[in-house]
Amino acid sequence: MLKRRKTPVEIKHTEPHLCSTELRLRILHGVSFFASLEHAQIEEINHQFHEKGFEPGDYLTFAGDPADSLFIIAEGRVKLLRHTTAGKDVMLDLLIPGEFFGGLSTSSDSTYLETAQALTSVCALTIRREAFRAILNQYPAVGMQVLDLVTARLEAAHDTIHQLSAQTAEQRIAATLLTLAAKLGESHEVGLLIQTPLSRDELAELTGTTPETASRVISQFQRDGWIVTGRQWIALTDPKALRQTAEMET
Amino acid sequence: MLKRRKTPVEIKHTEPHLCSTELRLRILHGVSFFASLEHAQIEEINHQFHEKGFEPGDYLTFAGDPADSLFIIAEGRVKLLRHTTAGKDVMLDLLIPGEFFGGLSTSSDSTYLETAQALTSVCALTIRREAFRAILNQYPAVGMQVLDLVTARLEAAHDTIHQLSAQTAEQRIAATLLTLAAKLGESHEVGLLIQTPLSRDELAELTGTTPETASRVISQFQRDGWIVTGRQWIALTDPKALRQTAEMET
DNA sequence: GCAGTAATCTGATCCAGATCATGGAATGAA
DNA sequence: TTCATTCCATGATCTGGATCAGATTACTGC
Repeated sequence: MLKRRKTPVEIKHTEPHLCSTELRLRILHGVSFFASLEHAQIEEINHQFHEKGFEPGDYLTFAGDPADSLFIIAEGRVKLLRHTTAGKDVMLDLLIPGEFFGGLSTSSDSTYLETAQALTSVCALTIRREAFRAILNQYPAVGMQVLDLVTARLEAAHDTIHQLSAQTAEQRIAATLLTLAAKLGESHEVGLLIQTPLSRDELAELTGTTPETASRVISQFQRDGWIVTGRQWIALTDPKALRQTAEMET
Repeated sequence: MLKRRKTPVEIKHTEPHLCSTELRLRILHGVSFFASLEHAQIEEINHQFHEKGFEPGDYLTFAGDPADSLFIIAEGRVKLLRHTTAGKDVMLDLLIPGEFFGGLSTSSDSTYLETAQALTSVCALTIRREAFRAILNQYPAVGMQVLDLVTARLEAAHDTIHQLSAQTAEQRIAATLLTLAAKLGESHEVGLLIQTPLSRDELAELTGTTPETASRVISQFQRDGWIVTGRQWIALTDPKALRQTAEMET
């Protein structure tokens, strides 16, 4: 067997309080749905946000807790999941800086429906639900951007439903790898590297299978020469072949 | 075996052009996200909508077609679905009057991602994408309502993903029956009647199983005395038992 | 380095549900 | 009424992937 290289994913041990005040403006400027605002307006808004740091494994929100805030990820990776009575988690989304979650609508229940767990060190900006809605009221263009983002997430969720209903585990895993690579991939000498510590367990939670099945499929893809993997990382060397597998007739 | 009663679901053969101009204002007034507008404002907006009638089986939109309009259901039932290479459709949602779909975001591709098919006679109001966005810009309160609706649909989609990933066919069918009953159920002498022609095929598309499995589970529920069914209709007589099944430990 | 730990791989078995096949019952058309 | 069509029920078989059980291997802390 080929000698495997060392992990190309560096786990950054960012300080959880990286989210210093000096960086907040820069972060808010970077958030896509504030793109339409002037610098002065963002400074204004800035005062309504609070920053919070989290360590890997920490819960940003926990399903069932009272929901009064919206979170914007400033730094790090967060998984959004639902728990199962049997203890098996289902990952619904993997959030990256600039994305938000949490108490958004007024109509929804006053508790979080989903758990958000830090995968890395995370810095998040939080804002009270009412304050955020006030911003949306004041700046319709921001509301429009937020609507676009939620709509895109709805489409993505529909995609997942389609996959779960009609495709094999192998196809779902291939499709998921491509989606992840598109979202957070990074060119690397070994291939398109999925720049997030991602275990087989997590891949299984994300694709609706078991860790064993995920491992078997990943092994097969590796034997086929389509990917290179190690502990907690995966790099795609032949995305085209994966695409073909994902879209294969069942 | 017990003699079953005739179908309690009347298939209304509404004229497709029911959607007469005189009714449009009433319909627009009834749509939840225009609730915040004055009568005069709705009259103004009214001019930008066009009405279209459809027969059962007709496609309102077809996945892949150029998307330039948003649809609001005024009358009838519409299923939102994605096609599979193998011909097996996956139903993503079942829309009732007041709900919308179609070209919403500016950022999305210019083609419809999903097919919308009439289950009954349908009357829909359509509006050009840009015109709708202009309305959102002009009336932030409307945008907020729309955002709430899309957010609620995202939550519902997450629920479906959770179910598909972690629950048995029996549990998903029980949960789906309850959801449908909550959305479009109607009290009836035989129980809480799901007031939509719903075949085993469609129930299967909606729950990610096969018609055979749907039929078997429905038969079992009937033997248990939890539901009463016939051709194209189902009435819940013991929602509590269904709830318990749906939430059972796996 | 080296040992310990946690992630990963792989084999063996089992089962929920898909698939294939067929008979029966409700509805609609002539 | 009678036929034809469509929908529904149900039996028999098969299989993808879950589950159970270890064996390996990559990384971590000392």
